[in-house]
Amino acid sequence: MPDNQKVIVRFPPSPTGLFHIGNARTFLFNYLFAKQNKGQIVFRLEDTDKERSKQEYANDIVENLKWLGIEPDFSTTVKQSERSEIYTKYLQKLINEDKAYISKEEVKEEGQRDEVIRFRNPNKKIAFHDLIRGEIEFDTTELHDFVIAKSLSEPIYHLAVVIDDFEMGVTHVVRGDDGISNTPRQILIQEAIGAPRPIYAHLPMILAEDKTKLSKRNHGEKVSVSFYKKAGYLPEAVINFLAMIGWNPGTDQEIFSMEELIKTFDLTKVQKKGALFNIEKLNWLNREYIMRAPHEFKISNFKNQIEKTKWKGSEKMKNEEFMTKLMKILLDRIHRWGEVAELLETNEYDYLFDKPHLEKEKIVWKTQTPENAKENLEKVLEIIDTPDKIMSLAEETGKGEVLWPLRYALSGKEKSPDPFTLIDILGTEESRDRIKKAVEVLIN
RNA sequence: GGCCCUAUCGUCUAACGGUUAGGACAUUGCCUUCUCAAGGCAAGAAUCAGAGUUCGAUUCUCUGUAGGGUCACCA
Repeated sequence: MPDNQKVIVRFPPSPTGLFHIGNARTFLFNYLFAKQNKGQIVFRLEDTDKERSKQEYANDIVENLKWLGIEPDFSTTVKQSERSEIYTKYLQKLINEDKAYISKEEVKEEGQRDEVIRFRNPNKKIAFHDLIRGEIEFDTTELHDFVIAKSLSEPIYHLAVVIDDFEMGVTHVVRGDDGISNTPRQILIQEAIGAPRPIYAHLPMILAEDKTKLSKRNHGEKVSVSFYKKAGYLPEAVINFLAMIGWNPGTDQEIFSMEELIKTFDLTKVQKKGALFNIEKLNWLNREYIMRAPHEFKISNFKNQIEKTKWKGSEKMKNEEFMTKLMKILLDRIHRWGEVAELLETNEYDYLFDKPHLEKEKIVWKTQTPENAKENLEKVLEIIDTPDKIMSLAEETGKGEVLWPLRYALSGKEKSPDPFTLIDILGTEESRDRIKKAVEVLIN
């Protein structure tokens, strides 16, 4: 292959399910490779399986590709289902040249044809160079005369792929390593139709926690890209995470923008070993991205989350100041935006909206008497406008003895943000009310 | 089972044949305004095993072991 030839890679999804996260990574690596070589990315829907291919899946793939920001050149989109004349032409030629033949079959199962088209296997050794794994050699004898089409107008995957890659001028085939064992038979077909051999690069698979291939069947909804979108992960974080599975720049850098990835990515430095999909790391990364985002972006994401909760349209939420303060509190407790709605839907933060229910014993800090708690609360009541004074009081009197009753009086929770943050968001009036209420509870 | 691929902390990984085997996530401990969270600091944690080559193997070779992939008229 001449060095000056334009790089052409492909995104060839099969619309038989929601867009798979492992597929997304394969496409990402294709995308990075093409972009850094100023190449082209062709999009090809491999929908020759009429039973399993669905339009809604094709839509899901396109939609999520756009969401992730790794779009191929959609203007050259090709659907295999619309290319049967082309496949027929090649098939006919192969048969004419006796490189393939119509084979009479014994029907063993329902739906099987009594006639298919088989490839006349030259039964030789095929060696190819893989950009990631080096030399790989197969003896194709074990493949026998494999089937390449069900009929003249119904090609099987291997035939369609080879013809399409040839006609589209694909220079680099970058795919998952479950494609390795398909390679020899595809090379055989290439040689038969006189197509040049593309350069291969087989990426290691992404594995689930149980170290097996990520599959919908065994690992549920977490295999689809749309799950991450719904859960409130940012596309930039997902991309960053996907890129770091099986590849790294050899430096300590962890956070990468798309531009940086395009610049530093190196296909030949991709790991050979399959890697586990470690969602803990994705969570960490996503949080980093959330925290680094501009304020307006945080606000709009936060508002979107509110719309999904019971506080949607509530008076408090209409108050921008309250909402911003609430966001600040929740931002410390989430790794993905979806958690905002999830947290607000529990009753964990209800005290920020309504007065809490107080239990007498819980107002009192473990080292103090109820009398002392009451006394401290009353002192706080007088200096509630000045946090510094409350802190001084706490330092003199004992932090736990002042801050615990105060915080509990305000929240009615054993776990909550600190009392200063609570006073700030509740306001001094409301805070006073709640402290007085706590004092009453202590008396009775 | 045949064929193919792979093998460094729990996980993702770094290390021209010579390093106290480095970083990140996670974990644990401490600090920070009582609790929670966030943040800061610190710690523990790995070269699959056995032979060889070599003055010296994580690194090269072989064998074993383990794991994964693939063996369709699916893609």
